[in-house]
Amino acid sequence: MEIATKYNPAEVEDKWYRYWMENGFFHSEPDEREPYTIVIPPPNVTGVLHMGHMLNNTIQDILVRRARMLGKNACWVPGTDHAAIATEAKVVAKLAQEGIKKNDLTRDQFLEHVWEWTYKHGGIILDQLKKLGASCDWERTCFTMDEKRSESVINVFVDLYNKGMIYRGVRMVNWDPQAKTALSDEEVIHKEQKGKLYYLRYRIAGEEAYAVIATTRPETIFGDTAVAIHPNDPKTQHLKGKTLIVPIANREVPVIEDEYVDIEFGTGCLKVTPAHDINDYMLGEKYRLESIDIFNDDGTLNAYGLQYEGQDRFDVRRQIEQDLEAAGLMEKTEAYENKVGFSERTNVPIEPKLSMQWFLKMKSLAEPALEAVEKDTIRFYPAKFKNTYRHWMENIKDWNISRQLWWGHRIPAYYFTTRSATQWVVAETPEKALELARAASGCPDLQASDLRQDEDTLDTWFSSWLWPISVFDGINRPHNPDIDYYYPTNDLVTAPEIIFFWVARMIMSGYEYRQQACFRNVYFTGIVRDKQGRKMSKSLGNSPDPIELMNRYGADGVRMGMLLSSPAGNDLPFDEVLCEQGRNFNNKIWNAFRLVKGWEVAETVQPESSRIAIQWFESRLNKTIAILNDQFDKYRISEALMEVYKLFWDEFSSWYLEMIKPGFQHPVDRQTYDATLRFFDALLRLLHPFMPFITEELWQALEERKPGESIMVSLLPVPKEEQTTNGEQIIADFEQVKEIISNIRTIRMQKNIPNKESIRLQVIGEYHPAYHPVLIKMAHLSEIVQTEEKTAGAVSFLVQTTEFAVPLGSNMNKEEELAKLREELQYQQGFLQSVLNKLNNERFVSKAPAKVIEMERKKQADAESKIRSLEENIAAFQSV
RNA sequence: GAACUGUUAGCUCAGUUGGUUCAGAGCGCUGCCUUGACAGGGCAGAGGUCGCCGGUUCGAGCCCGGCACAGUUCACCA
Repeated sequence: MEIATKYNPAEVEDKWYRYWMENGFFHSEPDEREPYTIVIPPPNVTGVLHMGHMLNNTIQDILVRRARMLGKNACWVPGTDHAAIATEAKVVAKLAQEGIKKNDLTRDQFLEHVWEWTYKHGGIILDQLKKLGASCDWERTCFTMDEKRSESVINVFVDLYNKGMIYRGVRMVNWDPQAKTALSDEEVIHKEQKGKLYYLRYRIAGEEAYAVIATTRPETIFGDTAVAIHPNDPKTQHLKGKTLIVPIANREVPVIEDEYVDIEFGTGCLKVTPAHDINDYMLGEKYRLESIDIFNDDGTLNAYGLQYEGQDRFDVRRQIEQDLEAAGLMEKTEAYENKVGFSERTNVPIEPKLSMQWFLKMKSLAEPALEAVEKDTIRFYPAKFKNTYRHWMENIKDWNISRQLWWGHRIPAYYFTTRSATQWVVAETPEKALELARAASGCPDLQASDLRQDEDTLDTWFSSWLWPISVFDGINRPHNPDIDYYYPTNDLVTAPEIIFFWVARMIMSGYEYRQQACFRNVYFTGIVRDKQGRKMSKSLGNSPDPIELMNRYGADGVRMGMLLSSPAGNDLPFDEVLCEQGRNFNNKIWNAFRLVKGWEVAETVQPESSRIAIQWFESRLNKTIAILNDQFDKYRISEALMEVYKLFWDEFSSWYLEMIKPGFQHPVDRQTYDATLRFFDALLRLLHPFMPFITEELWQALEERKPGESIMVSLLPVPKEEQTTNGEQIIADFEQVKEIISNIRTIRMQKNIPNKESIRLQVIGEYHPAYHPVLIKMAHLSEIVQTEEKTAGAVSFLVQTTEFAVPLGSNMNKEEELAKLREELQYQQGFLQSVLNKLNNERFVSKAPAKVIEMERKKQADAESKIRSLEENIAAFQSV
C-alpha cells in the first residue's frame, strides 16, 4: 500500500464531516446518560466567520467532542442572532445604494427586504462552522427571530411587565443619530477626542457686562435654559440673581446656584442644557427648568436652531464659532481633549437625548445572579473576570430595552385613546390586547383598529439573554423533556467583551425563569489580535480569511494554531506560523502512521528492548491521561493540547517508535506490533477532540472498521489502573536512560563518531542492567561493561551519581577533556559550597523542616561523590 | 480620575499552600545530518540578576510595601 508522504487534509475533511452527519453522530436526544450541553454564542445571522469565531468554536468543539467521548450525551446547540442594529444598518445602506430610502418604505415593506437579506446571507456562517469540524446538533439550529424564540421573547416581556418590572418613561438616553435609535450604556464607547473649549459671552440683562461661559458644545446654546454657578464661588458672586442673554438665540435665562458646579473648571459658569447633557438634565429636574430639544433624530438642528435649522450638529459647531467671533461674543477658544461617547455599532458620536423608552428594573434580577458567581455556583475561567462582573452587578442600572428599529421583536404594547386620554395595554397578541383594552377602558365596542402597537422593537440582547432556555423552548413550555434534561447547560465559551451584554443577563434570566444557574462554567477566550497587537477587524483589513487558512493548513491545522497560544482570557496574538505548526503536527502523525502500517509482521521473538519500551510507554501514556484530565478540569485547554503534542511527538515518535523500530526490511514481531497499534489507537482518541479529521481518517485505516463506526463516538482511553508507583518508577528510570543516550549522542557528535560505528560503554560502579538492551539499540553500542576502573582517556559523563564512559582510543583530545572536567569540577564545588553554607547556618538547621535539611544533606553527599570522581578522572587524564 | 490584572528566554506563555539541580515549555535561533516514516524531518546546543527598590523569612519568581511600565474595565467634569 502506497501512502503519500504528506498529509492532504482537503482529501479527507469533507468526506468525514459528511460521514458524521449521515450517521447522526451530532444529534442528541434525551436519554439515561448524563447530559452535556453547550449553547453556541449565536453569531450575527448575516455575518461571516472571523478569527474570533474560529477560536471560540474550536474550543467549544473540543469540549463537546471530549464530553461525547467520556460517554456523556453531548448536545451543542447552534443558532444565529438577528443582530438588530447591525443588520438593519446593513440593509438600510444596501437600499440606499439602490436609491431606496428607508423612510419611503412601510414597516412591512422594509421588513421584507431584511428577511430577504437574512435568507440570502443567513446560515453562511453556520456552513463555515461545518468546515471547521464543529459537531453541532444541526437539527436543533435556532434563530433569535424564529417562531419559538420570538414567542419566548414576547412571553417574557409580558410576564415581566405584569410583574411590574418593566416600565415606560422619559429618560436621557444615548441616541445614535445614524441608526436613529437609543442605545444602552453598554453600547457606548467613550473615546478621547481632540476638540476645543469655547469661551462664550452671555450678556447680563440690563447691563453692558458679560458673563463668560466655557463649553465644548457651542451649538447647544439654543437649548440653554439656565446658567449655573457655585454658591460659594467669589468669581461669580456678581451674577447671583441675574438674568443672562444667550447669544444668537437672544433668549433670557436665569442664573441658578448649585454645588455641582466645579469652581476650578473654565470660568466657574456652566451653561445648562437639560435636553442634551445628562448632568444638565439632572440640574433641570432639580430646578424645574424647561427642556428644549434642539435636535432632529438624525442629529441636525430643528426649528429651535433658528437660522441653523436643518444643518448637522458638527457643521453648526464650526459655523457658530465663526458667527460668534464675528459678533464679538467669543472670548477665546482653547485646544481641549475630552471623552466623547460613540455608538458601538455605527461609530458616530452619541447624542444625549430625552426620549420615551422602555426599561427593565434590574436590581432584583441582579441579586441572585451576583451571588451565583460570588459563590462559584457559576465558575468563571479565568476567575479574574469575577471582579469585573461584581463591579457591574453592584452598580447596575435599569436596562433600556427599547430600540427605535424595525428589525427585531416588536414591543407588544398597544395604545388606544378613549375620552381623549391615551392608555396602553401589554399582551402577547393583538386579540388579547383588545380584550384587555376593552376591560381597561370600559369601552366594550373598542375595535382592533383602534389599537396602535408600539413602533419600537426590543434590544437584541433581550432575546439572547433567554438563549440557554429558549433554545429548548423552556420559556413557552417550561416542563418539556428537552429543557428538563439539557438545562442547566454545562459550559459557555464566549468573549469577555460581552460579559455584561450577554453573560450577566443570561444568568439573571436563568434564575428568573428556571430558578437555576443557566450554566456551570464560563470560559472567556481572549481577543484575537494581529502580530502588532491590534484587534483584528474588517476595517483594518488585518484579519486573515479563516476559510482560506483552512484551505491552506487544513481545518485541524488551523484549530491547533488557534489553540496553541491561547490560555483562557489571554489575548491571542495570531500568527500564521501557529497554523503551520499545526499542519506540521498533522504531518508528523501521518508519517508515524505510515511507518507503523508499513511494517511487515512476523511471528518472531519479541526483542527485549521492545518489551521494555512497551512497558515504559504504557506508563507514560497513563500518566499523560491523568495530566490531561486534570488540565481539562481546570479548563487549561491549550496546555492539554501541548501535553498530547509532546506525548505524540517526543515520547511516542522520537523515543518509543525508535526503540521498537525493526531494522531496515526486517519484520516486526506480532506482540510489539499489536501493542503499537493499541497505543496508536489510544493516541488518536486523545487527539480527536483537538483534531477531529485526521484522527478519524487514521483511526479508520488503523484496522478494519464496521460501517457506522467512528472515533468520534468511541470512548477516550482510561488508564487500566491508577498509575502505580511502579509506573512512576519506570518513567523515572527512563528519564535516566534518555539522559545516558543523549550523552552518548553528544559524544558521538563532538568526536565525529559516525552513528554506524558501534562503540563500547563502560559503567563505573552499579547500574541496573535491565535497560541495557535499550541502551544498546538506541545508542548503537557494541557492549556495556561494568567496571571499577574505566579505560584511561575515555570520555565520561555523570547521570545522577553514576559515571559512564566511552573509550575513545585515538579520538581523544586530552586538553579538551581536561578543560571540560575542570569546568564541571568547578561548578560542583561551587554548588557544594552553597549547600554547605546553608547547612552551616545554625538558624537554617534549627528552623527548617527536617525533610528540607535531609534533602540538603543528600545534595551534599551527591556533590561530594561527584567531586571525588571528577578529581579521579582529572588525575587519570593527567597521567596518560 | 478609580478599580482590576499583568511584567519570567528573541516571541507566546507555564511555574499549583515559600524548600529536591527551580529557573521551565512550545516556537524561533545556532551547529551537524543527501540514515530507509516524516527537511512540513532527525540529533545536539546556545539563550533569562524572574520590571525596579525596599521589607518579612533560615530560605523569595512565589508573601508584604513603594515605584515604573503595559493592558482591561468602570467613571461626572461643562
